[in-house]
Amino acid sequence: MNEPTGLLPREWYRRDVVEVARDLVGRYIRRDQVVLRITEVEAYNGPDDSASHTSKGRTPRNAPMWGPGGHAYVYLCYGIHNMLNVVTGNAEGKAVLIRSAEIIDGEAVVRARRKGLAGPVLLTGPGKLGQALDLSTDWSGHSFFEPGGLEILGGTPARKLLRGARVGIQYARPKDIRARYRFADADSVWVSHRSKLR
DNA sequence: CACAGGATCGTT
DNA sequence: ACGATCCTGTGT
Repeated sequence: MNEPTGLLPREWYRRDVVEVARDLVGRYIRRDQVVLRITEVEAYNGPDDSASHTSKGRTPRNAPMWGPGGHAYVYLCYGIHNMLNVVTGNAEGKAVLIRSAEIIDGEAVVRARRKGLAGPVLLTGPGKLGQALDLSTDWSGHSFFEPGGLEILGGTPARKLLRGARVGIQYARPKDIRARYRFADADSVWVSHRSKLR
């Protein structure tokens, strides 16, 4: 049930981005004593997806996204928030944004990092997740299939998924704004903008 | 519950 | 100039 298993192998990440996104819900992220269970994600479907950072070509910032799956892409948003993405596929410019998670272990540490707040407000939203894990862009390019540092661990996938449009991409083309690339655990309250999902 | 506004900075 | 956001404050 709520049990993280071992690291996922590199091949696990080198599949279609939507497939990996759905499969990530219910898996675990660990950094030191903090263990989180992933409850909400978004797929960014490569250079042809106008909401994806790779739609504007290769830059030093998005370089990890152009590499093989199984690595982190961390970037700074609004000058404040460090967003965690999981690169997928085989150097296709695709990645999954981790939006929300549930605390499994290390709640005291997370609360300290999150201004002493409690409950789902701790971790529903990608900026909050970055705070909870104390991330910085130094983690961009980090490998998830080798032990140490920031790890993604296996576990039972979510029983049922909710699905909907992505958040905060109003600058994208209408077709990409509408795309239902956001996935969340139907059984969890640790999900942002839950009413917009079905 | 629904807004509005400020914080803050690397990338383009 | 702007953004894959968060928090606080105000009003209903």
